[in-house]
Amino acid sequence: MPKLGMEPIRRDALVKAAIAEIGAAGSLDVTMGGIARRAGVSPALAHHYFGSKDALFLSAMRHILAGYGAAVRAALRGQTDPQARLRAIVRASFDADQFRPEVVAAWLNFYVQARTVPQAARLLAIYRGRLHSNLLHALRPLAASRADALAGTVGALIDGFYLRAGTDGRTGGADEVLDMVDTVLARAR
Amino acid sequence: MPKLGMEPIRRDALVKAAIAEIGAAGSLDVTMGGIARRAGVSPALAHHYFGSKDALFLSAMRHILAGYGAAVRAALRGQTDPQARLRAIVRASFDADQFRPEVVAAWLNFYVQARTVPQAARLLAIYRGRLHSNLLHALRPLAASRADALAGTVGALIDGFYLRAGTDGRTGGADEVLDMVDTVLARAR
Amino acid sequence: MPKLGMEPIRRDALVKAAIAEIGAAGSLDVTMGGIARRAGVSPALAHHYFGSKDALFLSAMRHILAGYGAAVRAALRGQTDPQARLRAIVRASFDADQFRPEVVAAWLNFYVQARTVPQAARLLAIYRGRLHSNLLHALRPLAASRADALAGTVGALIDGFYLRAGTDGRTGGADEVLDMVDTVLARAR
Amino acid sequence: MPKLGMEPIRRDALVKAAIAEIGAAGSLDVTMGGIARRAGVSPALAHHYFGSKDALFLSAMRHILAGYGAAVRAALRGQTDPQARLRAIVRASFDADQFRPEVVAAWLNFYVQARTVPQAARLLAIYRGRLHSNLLHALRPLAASRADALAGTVGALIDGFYLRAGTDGRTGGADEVLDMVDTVLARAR
DNA sequence: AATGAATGAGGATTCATTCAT
DNA sequence: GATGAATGAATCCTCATTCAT
Repeated sequence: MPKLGMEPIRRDALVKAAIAEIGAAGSLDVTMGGIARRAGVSPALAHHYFGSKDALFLSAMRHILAGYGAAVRAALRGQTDPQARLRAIVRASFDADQFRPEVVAAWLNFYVQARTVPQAARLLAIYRGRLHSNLLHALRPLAASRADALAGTVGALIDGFYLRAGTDGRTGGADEVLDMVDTVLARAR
Repeated sequence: MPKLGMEPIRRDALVKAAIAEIGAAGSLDVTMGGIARRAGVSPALAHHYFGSKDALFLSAMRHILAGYGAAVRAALRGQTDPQARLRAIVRASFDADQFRPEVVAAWLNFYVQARTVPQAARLLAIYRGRLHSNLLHALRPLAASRADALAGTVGALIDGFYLRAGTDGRTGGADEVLDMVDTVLARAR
Repeated sequence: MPKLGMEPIRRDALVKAAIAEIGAAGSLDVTMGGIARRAGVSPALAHHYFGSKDALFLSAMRHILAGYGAAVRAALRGQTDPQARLRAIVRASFDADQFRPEVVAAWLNFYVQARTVPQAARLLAIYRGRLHSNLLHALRPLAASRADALAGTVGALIDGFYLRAGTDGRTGGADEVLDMVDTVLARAR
Repeated sequence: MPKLGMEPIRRDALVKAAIAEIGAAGSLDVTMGGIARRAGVSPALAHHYFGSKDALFLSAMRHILAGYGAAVRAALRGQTDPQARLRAIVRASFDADQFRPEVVAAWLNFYVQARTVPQAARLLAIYRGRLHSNLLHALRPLAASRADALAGTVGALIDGFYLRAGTDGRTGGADEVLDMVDTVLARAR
């Protein structure tokens, strides 16, 4: 029973199904068929709307990136104090939402994709650029000269904990990271 | 003309070919055929010696893990001062050798494998356990109560920089990490 | 905003789009989607009006056949002398219009179709019958007993030059053919 | 029960199966699966040996071209008189062997392929070049100045009869062609 | 010790076609 | 009159893996 205006609904369902499928498989070996089945449509429809598996993956990446970006923006809203802003960014990055198994698994996928699909690399670079710029902004008042290096380190740390969460099964670790960042900041001040 | 004692030679060649192939592809999409060709043998031989693709990957993982372990042990040899030991571990971890593109790519592969192949997860856990234990050993005299958390953080940091190296193309960053570790240690003291 | 009497307009547009698409692809690998897009309508509409791809192709064939038939009739109009009639037929057959790339490509398509789709074979047979009859009519006064064989030969020659035009890229050759026909006729007389 | 030296046997079987399949289908819609089944092997093997459907088709084309070339060479062997040589070429071209349904069907296929696959076009051009050169050689002593045009005409005639044989179902016509060529030659002399 | 031969299973992708609106 | 939505069926192709030699 075809209806009008299904496109955005299907696209959304497929993107979410792709993320879920990656999460469930715990790996990159997911098929268009599996994703489509999970979304309740035929594989052909997935191609109809996305054109290719890579394109669907890319959209999934964008979806997750957007979610993360929104979380960070929400956390920053109203915060003016550099310290508070920094903590907000870190907290948002380690929010339970970002550590949901399927999200972590999707990230892992994207990391791998980024080595092959140029556009994935571009997206990843954009995300990292924004994170870096956010961190830099918050860190400059706190650790002037070392701000840039520190921002890079914090970024790497976030990625590192993601990776461990993705391969360990433990979702925890956020607290330790915050402590560590605190330590560095305390020292840098 | 078959020769005697070819087995270890072939195994070694195949393991190295697997790592090289992963590095060259910059991705996980490598085939047994490609690996075998690179090693100068038939795909059938790869199976003959390793039984399966997963097993070959596992062996490749062990090879890299062993290399890293040896580098750490070598760096630790003769060092008794906790500070020096800690720095030795970190330095060994960020040695240029560990950042060779194919090594980083292989690591990425293993991370992914670890989500699917139990034995890969076990190997990864062992490596992390050893690293953690090494770090803990060195950190306990330096930051008694926080040693455990710190060890975890440093481990995650190492992984994070690996990941970035694998997805950015930049191999640098080691220096910043050392700085950061220094900072933490200075503060922790 | 649907209009009245759209049917003939759409049918014509689709038939022409089919021919153009075949010409552009330079091959038979054209899709209903491509044809419909070129005609500015949805694939569903093409089916609505033609029922199937084969039927659309058939209509395209008829379109081209009709064009050729009209050209021949126009050329014959007013000609009474057998010689003149023969030359008119041949000239019409090798008119630049019939050698337009998309027309030649469409013919090629029809030849292939004729081996599979019975109705295409029938159409082709009808066209050949008419051509043969026309040639025969003109040739009988010129070469009584051999008229039938000659008509067949000239028909094959026309097809042969079509084929070469379709596969060579050269559209020329018409002149040589006329020469040849002249030669045969001169001799036959 | 794998044996050694199967490659040439399989290649040959597959090429022949491809030609037969095209002939049986009477069309270009043949699948690798169908060809492989006819050759008694798996589709995967066809890919193993030929790499792609196009490549297999190309090999089939070469096979037929080679057969035709050999037939012409055999017919020319020992003939020195221009007249005789010309007739030999034409006879070889219209030999029953070349009019076997599957051969004609394969030719049709190649004509279509030639519009898309560059290498097919090249092969076709080579075949035509050779035919033209052979005809030219024989015609020059017989019809000096018009030899070139005549050679082109005869070539087109051959193709035309092929085409008709492929779409009519009639395999005959060879005799009429010889007559016609005779006529032209008689006149040209 | 080593490999050519061979395949089964699976996966991405395409496309004509249908149908409710 | 026209189309967006949707799919089933088919096809090419890849690859890990097996086995007889």
